[in-house]
Amino acid sequence: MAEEGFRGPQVCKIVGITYRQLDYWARTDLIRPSIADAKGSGTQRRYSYQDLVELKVIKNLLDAGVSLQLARKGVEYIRKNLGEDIGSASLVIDGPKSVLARSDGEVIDLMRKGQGVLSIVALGPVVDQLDSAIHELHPTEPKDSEKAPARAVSGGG
Amino acid sequence: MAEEGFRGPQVCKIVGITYRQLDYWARTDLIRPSIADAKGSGTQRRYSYQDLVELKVIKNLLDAGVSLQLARKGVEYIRKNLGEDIGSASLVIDGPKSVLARSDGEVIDLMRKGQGVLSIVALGPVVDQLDSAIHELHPTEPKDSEKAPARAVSGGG
DNA sequence: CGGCGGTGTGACAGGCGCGTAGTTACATCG
DNA sequence: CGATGTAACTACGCGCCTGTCACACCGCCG
Repeated sequence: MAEEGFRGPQVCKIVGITYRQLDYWARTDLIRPSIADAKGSGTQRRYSYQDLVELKVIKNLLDAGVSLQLARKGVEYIRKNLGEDIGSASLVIDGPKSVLARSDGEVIDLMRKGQGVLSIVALGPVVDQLDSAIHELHPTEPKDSEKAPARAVSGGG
Repeated sequence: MAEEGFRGPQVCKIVGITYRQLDYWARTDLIRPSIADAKGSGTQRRYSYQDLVELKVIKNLLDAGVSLQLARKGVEYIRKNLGEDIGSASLVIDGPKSVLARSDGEVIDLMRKGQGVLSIVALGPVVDQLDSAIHELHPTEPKDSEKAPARAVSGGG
């Protein structure tokens, strides 16, 4: 019972996607549960909190009309470069390339240099939405300290 | 003869799309040639320069992974609100809503308020790309003054 | 008038990203 | 060990978007 991580259907409610989406993404290697993969019918996928962040980012990107293909690359970039300062950073997708901007100024710089379209995801609100949804569905989970390690206030520019 | 406007295949080369895309978009009312629509086989679609701008915006949005559905709404917004100061503005798509930002500061503001993902199109580079492509394919067209009426330098921030 | 090139049109195929429905298999309870 | 619930698996189909191909049509030139 609720060992470590989140199960499939639970994840769907938290991030606001359907089970078919989660399933499809896992099968197509978009996002696989990093704690435990499924080993046949009846088994369970266990997603980590980090997985939830990535899933929520993808969810938001989809809502913004960004294709899965590109959302995937952005998530890959987050995986490699995301540290403890999630809340103060923004993911900037410039066509095929992805960049992490630590401040608003960097975003402006990228806007000037970029010749095409920038898709920007502010990670702070994403984490907020995520924690809020987890609290509503997991009011008894005491793992908050481990979930959101270091959040910068969104007041400083 | 190059009366007024641009014909279908010519448009495809300029904005960098396939003819099937242009055709599909015209049939699904995404972007119809504003000068002259097709009246059966053998006739010609005539696109205005304004059409080219919109098409190029859509092209860039597609390259950025944004769906046609949402790109369509952004273009509709441009149509209504775009004045003569194309080059200095940016189209900001916030989920289902679209906004025009006249300066970088407005973009930052939208980033702070927005809870999701912003897709930003800097119209200046779009116009540049467009004019450049037109010059390569239409070296004898003298209508530049009418094409890019007022461009602000991108130094002000 | 008739051939010729350019252009729009219609029909079909195919991939992507899911939804739906039914089935299978583990996990827990009794 | 059997019953039950839950979650993953499979098969099928749809809608969107685009590529391919054959065809119809217009204008031009001879």
